[in-house]
Amino acid sequence: MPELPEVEVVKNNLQENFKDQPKILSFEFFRSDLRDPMPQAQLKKLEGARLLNVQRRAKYLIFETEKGSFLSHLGMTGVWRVETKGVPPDQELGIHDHIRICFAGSVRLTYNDPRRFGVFDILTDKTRQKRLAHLGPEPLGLEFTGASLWASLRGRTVAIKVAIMDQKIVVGVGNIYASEALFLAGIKPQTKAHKVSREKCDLLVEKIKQVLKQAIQAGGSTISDFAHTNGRSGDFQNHFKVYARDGKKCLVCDAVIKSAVLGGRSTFWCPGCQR
DNA sequence: CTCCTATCCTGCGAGC
DNA sequence: TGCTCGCAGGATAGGA
Repeated sequence: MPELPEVEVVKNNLQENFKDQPKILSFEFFRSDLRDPMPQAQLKKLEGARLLNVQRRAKYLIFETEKGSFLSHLGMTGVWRVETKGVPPDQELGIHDHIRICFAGSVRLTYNDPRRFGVFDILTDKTRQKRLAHLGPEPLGLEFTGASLWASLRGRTVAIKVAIMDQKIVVGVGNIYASEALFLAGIKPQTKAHKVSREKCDLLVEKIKQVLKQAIQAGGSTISDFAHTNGRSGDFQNHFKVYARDGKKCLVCDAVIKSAVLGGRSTFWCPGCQR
């Protein structure tokens, strides 16, 4: 579900909701594992610390407290819900609510994740190495350029669409935005990565940045699960040019949008616009 | 190294 | 109506 724009929107929601840096009163766990076991005892040591900030790296949310940091990855179906005094005061747990963090001021954060592909982990030198060390550049950062992309595609024979979803090449681009960015850049997704010219790399980088920024502006894309921390949906799903539009006409050239499986993932492109 | 497939898990829609 | 099948936004392990 969540790619970079969706995680960025959640990060912004959390920053807004927790800008007064409330004290963490408790972590509650309603099961022991998501994708991996959760280090409950270590996380509970952060109780009593104030939440200083929430950052994003790749598709991870990083919560910084006075006593240390922890991170959350939403996997496919993870949602953080902010619950305040007024709204649902002591709402029953939902069937897939797995974690609850209670804060001073009667605010709490509840994590719901039906498929449990998410991650919730303490951030130490060791887990930083495991979770974050191998990650490539941020797509919206200055270090992600046509030159850097072109260099990292050398020797890579996989499809360009598979390559830009590789977190070592660039982070945050998932299945939706990979198809959308390649459409905007006029590159056929099946093109072998090392065959994409230097000039096309410049254009592709520009379009990746563009589509991610537009999606953030629109509050992300909601297909079925993604939600803001207040439960609202994103809007960018209404602006897809090719994703899930197979069989429909291209909005630019009237050709029929095609689909195929690349690297095990559904891929969409316009045979008229993308060569 | 790189590439490719299977796998974790639940829910939902299509098709029968 | 109710069942089965295939697929879904991610990421990794393991084998070729």
